[in-house]
Amino acid sequence: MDDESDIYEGLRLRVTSGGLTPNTKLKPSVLRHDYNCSASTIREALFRLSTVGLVSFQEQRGFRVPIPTDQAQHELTHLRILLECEGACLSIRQGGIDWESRLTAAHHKLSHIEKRVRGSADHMPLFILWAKAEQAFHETLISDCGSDVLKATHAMIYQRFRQQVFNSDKKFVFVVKNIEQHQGILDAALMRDEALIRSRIYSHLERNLVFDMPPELPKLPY
Amino acid sequence: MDDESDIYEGLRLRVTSGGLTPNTKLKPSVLRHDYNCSASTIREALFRLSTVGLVSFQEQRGFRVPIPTDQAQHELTHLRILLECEGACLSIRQGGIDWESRLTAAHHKLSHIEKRVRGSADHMPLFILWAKAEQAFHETLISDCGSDVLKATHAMIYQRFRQQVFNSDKKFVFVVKNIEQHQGILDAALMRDEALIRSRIYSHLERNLVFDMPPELPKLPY
DNA sequence: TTTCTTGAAAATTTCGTGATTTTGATAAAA
DNA sequence: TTTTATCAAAATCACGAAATTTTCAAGAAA
Repeated sequence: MDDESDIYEGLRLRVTSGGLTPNTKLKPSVLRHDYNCSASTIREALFRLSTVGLVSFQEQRGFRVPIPTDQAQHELTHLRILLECEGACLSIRQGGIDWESRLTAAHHKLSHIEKRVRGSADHMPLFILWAKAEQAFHETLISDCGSDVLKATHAMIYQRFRQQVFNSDKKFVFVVKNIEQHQGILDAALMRDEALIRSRIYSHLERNLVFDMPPELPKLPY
Repeated sequence: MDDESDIYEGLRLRVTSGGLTPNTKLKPSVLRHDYNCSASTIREALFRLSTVGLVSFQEQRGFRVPIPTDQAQHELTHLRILLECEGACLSIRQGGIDWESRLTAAHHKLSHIEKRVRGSADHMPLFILWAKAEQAFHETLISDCGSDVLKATHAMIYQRFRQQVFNSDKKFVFVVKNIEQHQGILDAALMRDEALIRSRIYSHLERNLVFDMPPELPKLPY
């Protein structure tokens, strides 16, 4: 298992942003050649990926790249909003100057890449870079919430969300609005305005909601 | 893999409510005899359990029963509150008479067991029954939220929560207040009062929070 | 006594194989 | 033409054993 985690990471990258057609079969006996290991080792890595929902699995029928659906996209977006709002608000309360600093740094990186993306015609070569920076920004946003469980859960949902939108039919288009939205989220964080950051996280992710969202608002502590 | 899921379920039961001392090593070569299969099969099941956090895993050092901590209990409770409030409110909006019916039925079962628990001195024999009924009630509560992702995430967190409190030092005491709290949640659901059900779910789980909880309340749609 | 090294025993991980199941093409029947 | 049956090729799954790593007790050095 010394490099099993490399295999896991490699496969994760391929099924999330490797340009694989949804429903593609993932055969251990084929993939083993790419990673120079046995089929069992590949199988184990695919199994782990299936438990977090990044590959679909059926008994005796092997592994496949999950098929994106509107329903899944909606549900993953919904949970991202729930978890990120919670994590961001907790970070606002508990995070210090260090959190502000890390968030600003993460935003700076992301912002730099996004401005380059806006210029270039073909986004693909920049995509991997952008995806890493985007994830880093959103993870930093909730990084001082004080809950490893919340962060781990968010990471799982974020990965599946990213896979969903990238593998979806409408290929993945970089939205210019992202730039100002990320800026807006950073500003709200530095202003320590919880209501504002909730609203801006919601607006940022809203376009990925395919059905109506609950219009009601929570009234009491949880 | 035909009965692999049985093995998975059997092991899950043992690490969550099997009275195993935390930090106990889980050796595939030993456990194989209990399930009449090879060590590899056990290993795979333990691996799956580790990805959902029900057993801890370290490279080259095998599997262990996780050690409960106050921090973990707090975090799991926090996420349960977040997910159950969300799921319950969505179910209130989207669920129909069928949801009310299933929830009433689940509560009836749970209530019956809880009244028996209150009488008996030793809770242990009833515990498995109670745990099943409690889980069923809380899962039914969010069952019509319309999101499989939310339900699956909640199920994961709920399992870990149950493991945490049952394996914790202070053995697990049945709290008589549970009876009226479950009733109160059912009532709020039937009244379709979202604010009330949020507050009652929070009160129900509050005693498992070991640190202060965020006093602020969300003000805008998410 | 304490710390460090050694090496054998134990545990973990990887691997190839055989048994079982699914798949898919071809032929027979309706 | 459409449906069902047959069966060989291919894939998946469980298994035991080999290879690697860790554990830990006993002895050497400080």
